[in-house]
Amino acid sequence: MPQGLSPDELPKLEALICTARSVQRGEALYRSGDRFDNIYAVRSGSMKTVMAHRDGREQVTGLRLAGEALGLDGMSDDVHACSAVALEDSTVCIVPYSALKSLCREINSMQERLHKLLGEQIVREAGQMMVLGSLSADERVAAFLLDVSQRNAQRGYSSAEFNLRMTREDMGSYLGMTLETVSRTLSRFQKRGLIDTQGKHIRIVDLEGLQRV
Amino acid sequence: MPQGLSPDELPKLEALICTARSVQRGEALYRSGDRFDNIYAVRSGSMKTVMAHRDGREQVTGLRLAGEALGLDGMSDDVHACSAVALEDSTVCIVPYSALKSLCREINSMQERLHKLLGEQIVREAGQMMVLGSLSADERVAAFLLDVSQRNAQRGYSSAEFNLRMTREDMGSYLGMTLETVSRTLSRFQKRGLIDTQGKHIRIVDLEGLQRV
DNA sequence: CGTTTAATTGAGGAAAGTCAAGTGAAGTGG
DNA sequence: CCACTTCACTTGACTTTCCTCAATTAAACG
Repeated sequence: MPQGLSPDELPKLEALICTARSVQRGEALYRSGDRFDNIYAVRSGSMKTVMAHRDGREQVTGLRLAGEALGLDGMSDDVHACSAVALEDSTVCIVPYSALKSLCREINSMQERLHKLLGEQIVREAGQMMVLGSLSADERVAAFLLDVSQRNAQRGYSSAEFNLRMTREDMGSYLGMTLETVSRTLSRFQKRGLIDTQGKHIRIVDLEGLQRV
Repeated sequence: MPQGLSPDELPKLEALICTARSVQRGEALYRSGDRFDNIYAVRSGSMKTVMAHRDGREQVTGLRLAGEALGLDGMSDDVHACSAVALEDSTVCIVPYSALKSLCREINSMQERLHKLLGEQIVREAGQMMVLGSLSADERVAAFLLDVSQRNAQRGYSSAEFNLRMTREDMGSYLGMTLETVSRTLSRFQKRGLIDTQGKHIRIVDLEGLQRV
Protein backbone atom coordinates (compact mmCIF):
# COMPACT_ATOMS: atom_id res chain seq x y z
CA MET A 1 0.00 0.00 0.00
CA PRO A 2 2.67 2.60 0.83
CA GLN A 3 4.43 2.42 -2.51
CA GLY A 4 6.33 5.43 -3.75
CA LEU A 5 6.99 7.18 -0.49
CA SER A 6 10.42 8.55 0.33
CA PRO A 7 12.30 7.25 3.42
CA ASP A 8 11.44 10.24 5.57
CA GLU A 9 7.79 10.03 4.71
CA LEU A 10 7.23 6.43 5.61
CA PRO A 11 7.42 7.01 9.39
CA LYS A 12 4.65 9.56 9.08
CA LEU A 13 2.40 7.00 7.51
CA GLU A 14 3.33 4.52 10.17
CA ALA A 15 2.46 7.00 12.86
CA LEU A 16 -0.90 7.25 11.21
CA ILE A 17 -1.74 3.61 11.53
CA CYS A 18 -2.98 3.57 15.05
CA THR A 19 -3.86 -0.04 15.46
CA ALA A 20 -4.24 -3.36 13.83
CA ARG A 21 -7.42 -5.27 14.34
CA SER A 22 -8.23 -8.90 13.94
CA VAL A 23 -11.50 -10.03 12.44
CA GLN A 24 -12.84 -13.55 12.86
CA ARG A 25 -14.12 -15.54 9.92
CA GLY A 26 -17.67 -14.43 9.18
CA GLU A 27 -17.37 -11.33 11.33
CA ALA A 28 -17.96 -7.89 9.85
CA LEU A 29 -15.20 -5.30 9.98
CA TYR A 30 -17.85 -2.69 9.24
CA ARG A 31 -21.43 -2.81 8.13
CA SER A 32 -23.39 -0.90 5.56
CA GLY A 33 -24.68 2.18 7.36
CA ASP A 34 -21.82 2.36 9.86
CA ARG A 35 -20.12 5.71 10.19
CA PHE A 36 -17.06 6.05 8.00
CA ASP A 37 -13.98 6.85 10.06
CA ASN A 38 -11.22 4.62 8.77
CA ILE A 39 -9.70 3.15 5.71
CA TYR A 40 -8.23 -0.31 6.13
CA ALA A 41 -5.53 -2.42 4.59
CA VAL A 42 -5.83 -6.17 4.79
CA ARG A 43 -2.70 -7.40 6.54
CA SER A 44 -3.46 -11.11 6.57
CA GLY A 45 -6.37 -13.22 5.42
CA SER A 46 -9.04 -12.01 3.02
CA MET A 47 -12.35 -10.23 3.05
CA LYS A 48 -15.41 -9.73 0.91
CA THR A 49 -17.51 -6.62 0.52
CA VAL A 50 -21.25 -7.08 0.34
CA MET A 51 -24.01 -4.72 -0.69
CA ALA A 52 -27.69 -5.22 0.04
CA HIS A 53 -30.65 -4.34 -2.13
CA ARG A 54 -33.61 -2.85 -0.29
CA ASP A 55 -35.58 -6.09 -0.63
CA GLY A 56 -32.86 -7.92 1.26
CA ARG A 57 -31.04 -9.55 -1.63
CA GLU A 58 -27.31 -9.38 -1.14
CA GLN A 59 -24.51 -9.24 -3.62
CA VAL A 60 -20.80 -9.66 -3.14
CA THR A 61 -19.25 -6.55 -4.70
CA GLY A 62 -15.60 -7.19 -3.98
CA LEU A 63 -12.85 -9.49 -2.79
CA ARG A 64 -9.83 -8.14 -0.89
CA LEU A 65 -6.68 -10.14 -0.49
CA ALA A 66 -3.83 -9.40 1.88
CA GLY A 67 -2.18 -6.11 0.96
CA GLU A 68 -5.25 -4.57 -0.60
CA ALA A 69 -7.20 -1.54 0.59
CA LEU A 70 -10.67 -1.56 2.03
CA GLY A 71 -13.33 0.87 3.17
CA LEU A 72 -13.31 3.43 0.39
CA ASP A 73 -17.04 2.95 -0.04
CA GLY A 74 -17.63 5.29 2.87
CA MET A 75 -16.04 8.38 1.39
CA SER A 76 -19.05 9.60 -0.53
CA ASP A 77 -21.33 10.29 2.38
CA ASP A 78 -19.52 9.49 5.64
CA VAL A 79 -21.40 6.25 5.96
CA HIS A 80 -20.32 2.91 4.58
CA ALA A 81 -22.27 1.81 1.52
CA CYS A 82 -21.38 -1.84 1.90
CA SER A 83 -20.32 -4.29 4.57
CA ALA A 84 -16.91 -5.91 4.83
CA VAL A 85 -16.89 -9.51 6.07
CA ALA A 86 -13.87 -11.69 6.77
CA LEU A 87 -13.62 -14.82 4.62
CA GLU A 88 -11.18 -16.33 7.11
CA ASP A 89 -9.60 -15.15 10.34
CA SER A 90 -7.88 -11.96 9.22
CA THR A 91 -6.10 -8.87 10.43
CA VAL A 92 -6.34 -5.34 9.09
CA CYS A 93 -4.41 -2.13 9.59
CA ILE A 94 -6.57 0.81 10.55
CA VAL A 95 -5.88 4.16 8.92
CA PRO A 96 -7.95 7.03 10.35
CA TYR A 97 -9.37 8.91 7.40
CA SER A 98 -9.18 12.42 8.86
CA ALA A 99 -5.50 11.99 9.65
CA LEU A 100 -4.89 10.57 6.22
CA LYS A 101 -6.55 13.59 4.66
CA SER A 102 -4.25 15.96 6.51
CA LEU A 103 -1.23 13.97 5.50
CA CYS A 104 -2.36 14.10 1.89
CA ARG A 105 -2.37 17.86 2.08
CA GLU A 106 1.15 17.91 3.51
CA ILE A 107 2.81 15.23 1.47
CA ASN A 108 2.56 15.21 -2.25
CA SER A 109 3.28 11.57 -2.77
CA MET A 110 0.73 10.60 -0.16
CA GLN A 111 -1.97 12.44 -2.03
CA GLU A 112 -0.76 10.79 -5.19
CA ARG A 113 -0.97 7.38 -3.57
CA LEU A 114 -4.48 7.86 -2.26
CA HIS A 115 -5.66 9.11 -5.63
CA LYS A 116 -4.20 6.07 -7.34
CA LEU A 117 -5.92 3.84 -4.85
CA LEU A 118 -9.26 5.48 -5.52
CA GLY A 119 -8.68 5.41 -9.25
CA GLU A 120 -7.78 1.74 -9.14
CA GLN A 121 -10.99 0.89 -7.38
CA ILE A 122 -12.99 2.85 -9.92
CA VAL A 123 -11.33 1.03 -12.80
CA ARG A 124 -11.57 -2.34 -11.08
CA GLU A 125 -15.28 -1.89 -10.56
CA ALA A 126 -15.81 -0.77 -14.13
CA GLY A 127 -14.02 -3.92 -15.21
CA GLN A 128 -16.34 -6.00 -13.08
CA MET A 129 -19.32 -4.27 -14.65
CA MET A 130 -17.97 -5.48 -17.98
CA VAL A 131 -17.62 -9.00 -16.68
CA LEU A 132 -21.19 -8.97 -15.40
CA GLY A 133 -22.63 -7.24 -18.42
CA SER A 134 -21.05 -8.94 -21.38
CA LEU A 135 -19.42 -12.25 -20.52
CA SER A 136 -20.88 -15.76 -20.48
CA ALA A 137 -20.77 -17.90 -17.35
CA ASP A 138 -17.63 -19.69 -18.53
CA GLU A 139 -15.92 -16.44 -19.36
CA ARG A 140 -16.83 -14.93 -16.02
CA VAL A 141 -15.40 -17.78 -14.01
CA ALA A 142 -12.24 -17.83 -16.12
CA ALA A 143 -11.83 -14.07 -15.78
CA PHE A 144 -12.28 -14.34 -12.04
CA LEU A 145 -9.68 -17.07 -11.63
CA LEU A 146 -7.22 -15.15 -13.77
CA ASP A 147 -7.83 -11.99 -11.78
CA VAL A 148 -7.17 -13.69 -8.47
CA SER A 149 -4.16 -15.43 -9.92
CA GLN A 150 -2.73 -12.17 -11.13
CA ARG A 151 -3.36 -10.39 -7.85
CA ASN A 152 -1.62 -13.23 -6.05
CA ALA A 153 1.37 -12.87 -8.31
CA GLN A 154 1.46 -9.13 -7.71
CA ARG A 155 1.80 -9.75 -4.01
CA GLY A 156 4.56 -12.27 -4.45
CA TYR A 157 2.51 -15.42 -4.03
CA SER A 158 2.00 -18.22 -6.47
CA SER A 159 -0.11 -17.31 -9.44
CA ALA A 160 -0.71 -20.95 -10.30
CA GLU A 161 -1.98 -22.28 -7.02
CA PHE A 162 -4.00 -20.67 -4.28
CA ASN A 163 -6.77 -21.04 -1.74
CA LEU A 164 -9.98 -19.21 -2.49
CA ARG A 165 -11.78 -18.80 0.79
CA MET A 166 -15.03 -17.71 -0.79
CA THR A 167 -17.80 -20.27 -0.99
CA ARG A 168 -19.31 -21.17 -4.35
CA GLU A 169 -22.24 -19.03 -3.31
CA ASP A 170 -20.01 -15.99 -2.75
CA MET A 171 -18.35 -16.53 -6.10
CA GLY A 172 -21.71 -16.89 -7.78
CA SER A 173 -22.96 -13.74 -6.17
CA TYR A 174 -19.87 -11.83 -7.21
CA LEU A 175 -20.11 -13.18 -10.75
CA GLY A 176 -23.85 -12.81 -11.15
CA MET A 177 -24.73 -16.47 -11.34
CA THR A 178 -25.92 -19.30 -9.11
CA LEU A 179 -23.64 -21.44 -7.01
CA GLU A 180 -24.65 -24.48 -9.07
CA THR A 181 -23.48 -22.85 -12.27
CA VAL A 182 -20.17 -21.94 -10.62
CA SER A 183 -19.70 -25.51 -9.49
CA ARG A 184 -20.59 -26.96 -12.88
CA THR A 185 -18.28 -24.54 -14.64
CA LEU A 186 -15.35 -25.41 -12.39
CA SER A 187 -16.01 -29.11 -12.94
CA ARG A 188 -16.07 -28.59 -16.68
CA PHE A 189 -12.81 -26.61 -16.56
CA GLN A 190 -11.28 -29.47 -14.64
CA LYS A 191 -12.43 -32.05 -17.19
CA ARG A 192 -10.98 -29.89 -19.94
CA GLY A 193 -7.66 -29.85 -18.13
CA LEU A 194 -7.64 -26.12 -17.47
CA ILE A 195 -7.59 -26.25 -13.69
CA ASP A 196 -7.41 -28.63 -10.80
CA THR A 197 -9.78 -28.02 -7.90
CA GLN A 198 -10.26 -29.63 -4.52
CA GLY A 199 -12.91 -27.60 -2.82
CA LYS A 200 -11.36 -24.25 -2.05
CA HIS A 201 -7.90 -25.12 -3.32
CA ILE A 202 -7.37 -24.17 -6.93
CA ARG A 203 -4.46 -24.88 -9.23
CA ILE A 204 -4.28 -23.38 -12.67
CA VAL A 205 -3.00 -26.07 -15.03
CA ASP A 206 -3.37 -24.42 -18.42
CA LEU A 207 -3.08 -20.66 -18.09
CA GLU A 208 -3.29 -19.96 -21.79
CA GLY A 209 -6.26 -22.21 -22.20
CA LEU A 210 -8.01 -20.35 -19.43
CA GLN A 211 -7.26 -17.04 -21.09
CA ARG A 212 -8.73 -18.31 -24.34
CA VAL A 213 -12.06 -19.33 -22.75
CA MET B 1 -19.88 20.26 -8.93
CA PRO B 2 -18.39 23.03 -6.79
CA GLN B 3 -20.71 22.50 -3.84
CA GLY B 4 -19.54 23.46 -0.39
CA LEU B 5 -16.91 26.01 -1.29
CA SER B 6 -16.71 29.34 0.49
CA PRO B 7 -17.08 32.58 -1.51
CA ASP B 8 -13.40 33.31 -1.62
CA GLU B 9 -12.56 29.83 -2.81
CA LEU B 10 -14.90 29.71 -5.75
CA PRO B 11 -12.81 32.09 -7.87
CA LYS B 12 -9.83 29.83 -7.42
CA LEU B 13 -11.77 26.95 -8.87
CA GLU B 14 -12.93 29.11 -11.70
CA ALA B 15 -9.38 30.11 -12.46
CA LEU B 16 -8.67 26.45 -12.73
CA ILE B 17 -11.16 25.77 -15.43
CA CYS B 18 -9.16 26.84 -18.41
CA THR B 19 -11.58 26.14 -21.17
CA ALA B 20 -14.83 24.70 -22.18
CA ARG B 21 -14.95 22.30 -25.06
CA SER B 22 -17.76 21.21 -27.25
CA VAL B 23 -18.14 17.62 -28.37
CA GLN B 24 -20.30 16.60 -31.29
CA ARG B 25 -22.74 13.73 -31.04
CA GLY B 26 -20.85 10.50 -31.50
CA GLU B 27 -17.47 12.16 -31.02
CA ALA B 28 -15.11 10.99 -28.27
CA LEU B 29 -14.00 13.46 -25.61
CA TYR B 30 -11.23 11.02 -24.78
CA ARG B 31 -10.47 7.47 -25.71
CA SER B 32 -9.32 4.49 -23.75
CA GLY B 33 -5.53 4.64 -23.74
CA ASP B 34 -5.35 8.45 -24.04
CA ARG B 35 -3.14 10.21 -21.56
CA PHE B 36 -4.99 11.42 -18.49
CA ASP B 37 -4.58 15.16 -18.05
CA ASN B 38 -7.99 16.51 -17.22
CA ILE B 39 -11.13 15.88 -15.33
CA TYR B 40 -14.29 17.13 -16.97
CA ALA B 41 -17.72 18.31 -15.94
CA VAL B 42 -20.55 17.97 -18.39
CA ARG B 43 -21.95 21.45 -18.89
CA SER B 44 -24.65 20.65 -21.40
CA GLY B 45 -25.79 17.53 -23.16
CA SER B 46 -24.89 14.03 -22.02
CA MET B 47 -22.17 11.45 -22.51
CA LYS B 48 -21.59 7.75 -22.15
CA THR B 49 -18.44 6.00 -21.02
CA VAL B 50 -17.48 2.84 -22.85
CA MET B 51 -14.98 0.14 -22.03
CA ALA B 52 -13.66 -2.46 -24.46
CA HIS B 53 -12.82 -6.07 -23.80
CA ARG B 54 -9.67 -7.31 -25.50
CA ASP B 55 -11.70 -9.30 -28.03
CA GLY B 56 -13.37 -6.10 -29.16
CA ARG B 57 -16.68 -6.40 -27.34
CA GLU B 58 -17.72 -3.06 -25.90
CA GLN B 59 -19.78 -2.24 -22.89
CA VAL B 60 -21.30 1.03 -21.79
CA THR B 61 -20.05 1.55 -18.24
CA GLY B 62 -21.63 4.87 -17.43
CA LEU B 63 -23.99 7.68 -18.34
CA ARG B 64 -23.17 11.30 -17.48
CA LEU B 65 -25.82 13.99 -17.50
CA ALA B 66 -25.22 17.73 -17.39
CA GLY B 67 -23.59 18.70 -14.12
CA GLU B 68 -21.87 15.39 -13.56
CA ALA B 69 -18.15 14.67 -13.48
CA LEU B 70 -16.23 12.69 -16.02
CA GLY B 71 -12.76 11.32 -16.57
CA LEU B 72 -11.92 9.88 -13.17
CA ASP B 73 -11.10 6.57 -14.85
CA GLY B 74 -7.68 7.91 -15.72
CA MET B 75 -6.43 8.51 -12.20
CA SER B 76 -5.17 5.03 -11.54
CA ASP B 77 -2.44 4.92 -14.13
CA ASP B 78 -2.32 8.23 -15.99
CA VAL B 79 -4.09 6.72 -18.95
CA HIS B 80 -7.83 6.61 -19.48
CA ALA B 81 -9.36 3.19 -18.93
CA CYS B 82 -12.48 3.92 -20.91
CA SER B 83 -13.68 6.22 -23.66
CA ALA B 84 -16.17 9.03 -23.26
CA VAL B 85 -18.53 9.58 -26.18
CA ALA B 86 -21.13 12.32 -26.57
CA LEU B 87 -24.72 11.09 -26.81
CA GLU B 88 -25.76 14.45 -28.27
CA ASP B 89 -23.95 17.67 -29.06
CA SER B 90 -22.50 18.58 -25.69
CA THR B 91 -20.12 20.90 -23.91
CA VAL B 92 -17.78 20.11 -21.06
CA CYS B 93 -15.66 22.13 -18.65
CA ILE B 94 -12.03 21.11 -18.57
CA VAL B 95 -10.31 20.90 -15.19
CA PRO B 96 -6.57 20.21 -15.42
CA TYR B 97 -5.83 17.46 -12.97
CA SER B 98 -2.40 18.64 -11.82
CA ALA B 99 -3.78 22.06 -10.96
CA LEU B 100 -6.70 20.49 -9.19
CA LYS B 101 -4.33 18.39 -7.11
CA SER B 102 -2.45 21.46 -5.95
CA LEU B 103 -5.64 23.22 -5.08
CA CYS B 104 -6.73 20.20 -3.06
CA ARG B 105 -3.61 20.52 -0.99
CA GLU B 106 -4.25 24.19 -0.35
CA ILE B 107 -7.95 24.21 0.21
CA ASN B 108 -9.54 21.84 2.61
CA SER B 109 -13.00 21.92 1.15
CA MET B 110 -11.64 21.33 -2.32
CA GLN B 111 -9.99 18.15 -1.20
CA GLU B 112 -13.19 17.19 0.52
CA ARG B 113 -15.14 17.79 -2.66
CA LEU B 114 -12.84 15.72 -4.85
CA HIS B 115 -12.90 12.87 -2.38
CA LYS B 116 -16.68 12.91 -2.32
CA LEU B 117 -16.72 12.83 -6.09
CA LEU B 118 -14.45 9.82 -6.17
CA GLY B 119 -16.39 8.11 -3.42
CA GLU B 120 -19.65 8.72 -5.25
CA GLN B 121 -18.34 7.08 -8.37
CA ILE B 122 -17.14 4.09 -6.40
CA VAL B 123 -20.53 3.66 -4.77
CA ARG B 124 -22.39 4.27 -8.01
CA GLU B 125 -20.40 1.60 -9.76
CA ALA B 126 -20.88 -0.86 -6.93
CA GLY B 127 -24.60 -0.20 -7.23
CA GLN B 128 -24.46 -0.95 -10.93
CA MET B 129 -22.64 -4.20 -10.19
CA MET B 130 -25.62 -5.11 -8.04
CA VAL B 131 -28.02 -4.27 -10.82
CA LEU B 132 -26.08 -6.41 -13.27
CA GLY B 133 -25.48 -9.23 -10.86
CA SER B 134 -28.78 -9.77 -9.14
CA LEU B 135 -31.69 -8.13 -10.92
CA SER B 136 -33.94 -9.50 -13.65
CA ALA B 137 -34.33 -7.70 -16.96
CA ASP B 138 -37.50 -5.94 -15.79
CA GLU B 139 -35.88 -4.86 -12.57
CA ARG B 140 -32.81 -3.56 -14.38
CA VAL B 141 -34.78 -1.38 -16.72
CA ALA B 142 -36.95 -0.08 -13.90
CA ALA B 143 -33.90 0.66 -11.75
CA PHE B 144 -32.28 2.48 -14.63
CA LEU B 145 -35.29 4.67 -15.34
CA LEU B 146 -35.61 5.51 -11.65
CA ASP B 147 -31.92 6.34 -11.43
CA VAL B 148 -32.07 8.72 -14.38
CA SER B 149 -35.27 10.22 -13.04
CA GLN B 150 -33.69 10.85 -9.67
CA ARG B 151 -30.55 12.36 -11.14
CA ASN B 152 -32.69 14.66 -13.24
CA ALA B 153 -34.54 15.78 -10.15
CA GLN B 154 -31.26 16.41 -8.34
CA ARG B 155 -30.23 18.79 -11.06
CA GLY B 156 -33.52 20.65 -10.98
CA TYR B 157 -35.13 19.07 -14.01
CA SER B 158 -38.30 17.07 -14.21
CA SER B 159 -38.09 13.67 -12.62
CA ALA B 160 -41.21 12.51 -14.41
CA GLU B 161 -40.35 13.34 -17.98
CA PHE B 162 -37.06 13.37 -19.83
CA ASN B 163 -35.19 12.61 -23.00
CA LEU B 164 -32.83 9.68 -22.90
CA ARG B 165 -30.37 10.15 -25.69
CA MET B 166 -28.97 6.65 -25.46
CA THR B 167 -30.08 4.16 -28.07
CA ARG B 168 -31.76 0.91 -27.00
CA GLU B 169 -28.46 -0.73 -27.79
CA ASP B 170 -26.57 1.57 -25.39
CA MET B 171 -29.13 0.91 -22.67
CA GLY B 172 -28.91 -2.80 -23.27
CA SER B 173 -25.15 -2.70 -23.11
CA TYR B 174 -25.23 -0.70 -19.89
CA LEU B 175 -27.81 -3.05 -18.37
CA GLY B 176 -26.28 -6.28 -19.60
CA MET B 177 -29.02 -7.29 -22.00
CA THR B 178 -29.88 -7.10 -25.68
CA LEU B 179 -31.54 -4.12 -27.32
CA GLU B 180 -34.55 -6.30 -28.13
CA THR B 181 -35.08 -7.14 -24.49
CA VAL B 182 -34.86 -3.46 -23.57
CA SER B 183 -37.43 -2.61 -26.20
CA ARG B 184 -39.79 -5.38 -25.15
CA THR B 185 -39.47 -4.43 -21.51
CA LEU B 186 -40.26 -0.79 -22.21
CA SER B 187 -43.28 -1.83 -24.28
CA ARG B 188 -44.50 -4.05 -21.48
CA PHE B 189 -44.05 -1.25 -18.94
CA GLN B 190 -46.11 0.98 -21.19
CA LYS B 191 -48.90 -1.59 -21.48
CA ARG B 192 -48.91 -1.91 -17.71
CA GLY B 193 -49.33 1.84 -17.41
CA LEU B 194 -46.01 2.43 -15.68
CA ILE B 195 -44.44 4.67 -18.28
CA ASP B 196 -45.15 6.40 -21.55
CA THR B 197 -42.48 6.21 -24.23
CA GLN B 198 -42.09 7.72 -27.65
CA GLY B 199 -38.69 6.66 -28.84
CA LYS B 200 -36.20 8.55 -26.72
CA HIS B 201 -38.77 10.56 -24.80
CA ILE B 202 -39.83 8.92 -21.56
CA ARG B 203 -42.53 9.88 -19.11
CA ILE B 204 -42.91 8.09 -15.82
CA VAL B 205 -46.62 7.61 -15.20
CA ASP B 206 -46.64 5.40 -12.12
CA LEU B 207 -43.56 6.04 -10.04
CA GLU B 208 -44.54 3.74 -7.21
CA GLY B 209 -45.46 0.98 -9.59
CA LEU B 210 -42.06 1.28 -11.20
CA GLN B 211 -40.38 1.09 -7.81
CA ARG B 212 -42.30 -2.07 -7.01
CA VAL B 213 -41.17 -3.88 -10.18
C1' DC C 1 -37.71 13.78 -49.46
C1' DG C 2 -35.22 9.92 -49.67
C1' DT C 3 -31.78 7.16 -47.29
C1' DT C 4 -29.87 5.53 -43.28
C1' DT C 5 -30.28 4.29 -38.66
C1' DA C 6 -33.11 3.03 -34.68
C1' DA C 7 -37.02 0.65 -32.68
C1' DT C 8 -40.65 -2.82 -32.42
C1' DT C 9 -42.46 -7.34 -32.54
C1' DG C 10 -42.64 -12.41 -33.39
C1' DA C 11 -40.97 -17.24 -33.44
C1' DG C 12 -37.75 -20.50 -32.05
C1' DG C 13 -33.54 -21.91 -29.47
C1' DA C 14 -29.84 -21.81 -26.01
C1' DA C 15 -27.92 -20.64 -21.66
C1' DA C 16 -28.45 -20.40 -17.10
C1' DG C 17 -31.77 -20.94 -13.16
C1' DT C 18 -34.57 -23.91 -10.03
C1' DC C 19 -35.51 -27.86 -7.47
C1' DA C 20 -33.90 -32.00 -5.57
C1' DA C 21 -31.01 -35.67 -4.06
C1' DG C 22 -26.73 -37.32 -2.64
C1' DT C 23 -21.79 -36.78 -1.24
C1' DG C 24 -18.06 -34.71 1.06
C1' DA C 25 -15.79 -31.57 4.32
C1' DA C 26 -15.56 -29.10 8.44
C1' DG C 27 -16.56 -27.62 12.90
C1' DT C 28 -18.67 -28.98 17.68
C1' DG C 29 -19.40 -31.25 21.80
C1' DG C 30 -19.34 -35.41 24.45
C1' DC D 1 -10.33 -38.10 19.65
C1' DC D 2 -14.20 -39.64 17.59
C1' DA D 3 -19.08 -39.27 16.50
C1' DC D 4 -22.37 -36.17 15.15
C1' DT D 5 -24.31 -32.32 13.14
C1' DT D 6 -24.05 -28.85 10.04
C1' DC D 7 -22.64 -26.66 6.12
C1' DA D 8 -20.63 -26.70 1.52
C1' DC D 9 -20.24 -28.83 -2.83
C1' DT D 10 -21.52 -31.73 -6.77
C1' DT D 11 -24.51 -33.56 -10.14
C1' DG D 12 -28.92 -34.50 -12.58
C1' DA D 13 -33.58 -33.43 -14.54
C1' DC D 14 -36.55 -29.94 -15.74
C1' DT D 15 -38.06 -24.99 -16.35
C1' DT D 16 -37.61 -20.28 -17.34
C1' DT D 17 -35.62 -16.28 -19.01
C1' DC D 18 -33.40 -14.08 -22.19
C1' DC D 19 -30.94 -14.24 -26.71
C1' DT D 20 -30.81 -14.90 -31.73
C1' DC D 21 -32.52 -14.33 -36.14
C1' DA D 22 -35.71 -12.11 -39.08
C1' DA D 23 -39.14 -9.03 -40.88
C1' DT D 24 -41.46 -4.68 -40.45
C1' DT D 25 -42.26 -0.02 -38.99
C1' DA D 26 -40.79 4.36 -37.28
C1' DA D 27 -37.65 8.04 -36.63
C1' DA D 28 -33.68 10.92 -37.64
C1' DC D 29 -30.47 13.14 -40.54
C1' DG D 30 -28.37 15.21 -44.55
